[in-house]
Amino acid sequence: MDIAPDQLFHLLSDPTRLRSLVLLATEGELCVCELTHALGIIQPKISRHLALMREAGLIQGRRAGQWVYYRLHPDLPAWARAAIAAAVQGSENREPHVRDRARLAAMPDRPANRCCA
Amino acid sequence: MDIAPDQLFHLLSDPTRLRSLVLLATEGELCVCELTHALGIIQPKISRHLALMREAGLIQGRRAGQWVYYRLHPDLPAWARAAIAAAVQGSENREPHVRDRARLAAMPDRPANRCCA
DNA sequence: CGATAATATGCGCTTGAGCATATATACGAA
DNA sequence: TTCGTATATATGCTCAAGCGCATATTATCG
Repeated sequence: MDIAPDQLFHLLSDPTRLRSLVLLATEGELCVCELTHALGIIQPKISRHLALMREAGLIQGRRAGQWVYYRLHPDLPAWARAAIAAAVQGSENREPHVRDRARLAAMPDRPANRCCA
Repeated sequence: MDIAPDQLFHLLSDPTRLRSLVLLATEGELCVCELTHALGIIQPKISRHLALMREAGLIQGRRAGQWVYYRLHPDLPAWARAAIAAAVQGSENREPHVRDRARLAAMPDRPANRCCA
């Protein structure tokens, strides 16, 4: 996993990717349908951006039956984690991130993923 | 100065801007001709990217006679400074940043700016 | 076998990088 | 003061990258 700073920042520069990544960083692990619901964005768009981040080694996908769960890649270098932490901090009290978190928390029928990891 | 995270990361995603900003962050203050020399990039290109960062409130220009000196904007929020620090750390031992620093240090006839601030 | 979820792909369109060029401003010498 | 030089900024243009949507395909579970 040797991502260049330019590339990381380019991935963080798109609202859809940033919103997804901030949620992943704070929630730990989420499936695509949860992200789709939380962001209010159609599935193909979410999938495309997740694929970009996965191919760059930013996130990792884990298939569990019907769903694929994404999380931050465990082998990210320290500076990349620091940059992501800064992104989380900068998004804390800002729209649309606040709304994203609220919608995720209010999502009905969330796959009970956290209980069987 | 209320820059959105997306915007900051977009500014950091271009190699010319990132290289300039990393140098500014480590050197404190540099004029356009020093950046042009250190990066080996033509002046209009440097100027355009500096203007973009200045308009976004990322950096600040100070005119001193013939030269304009740029530095990080003093009012940047903490999360933005953290992101920039991460960028510096991630660029530390990576090309072309190493070469940039070397060329800046070897630049002849540098305007003696640091002695009269 | 039907329904749901994820991925892949093709296409239009916007954004923005890069270059060439023109203009403005400031300094120094005559 | 005035001219010449050097530096910075502004603008018009072309071209490539990539976002967004529609659609098709694949895979999984009940």
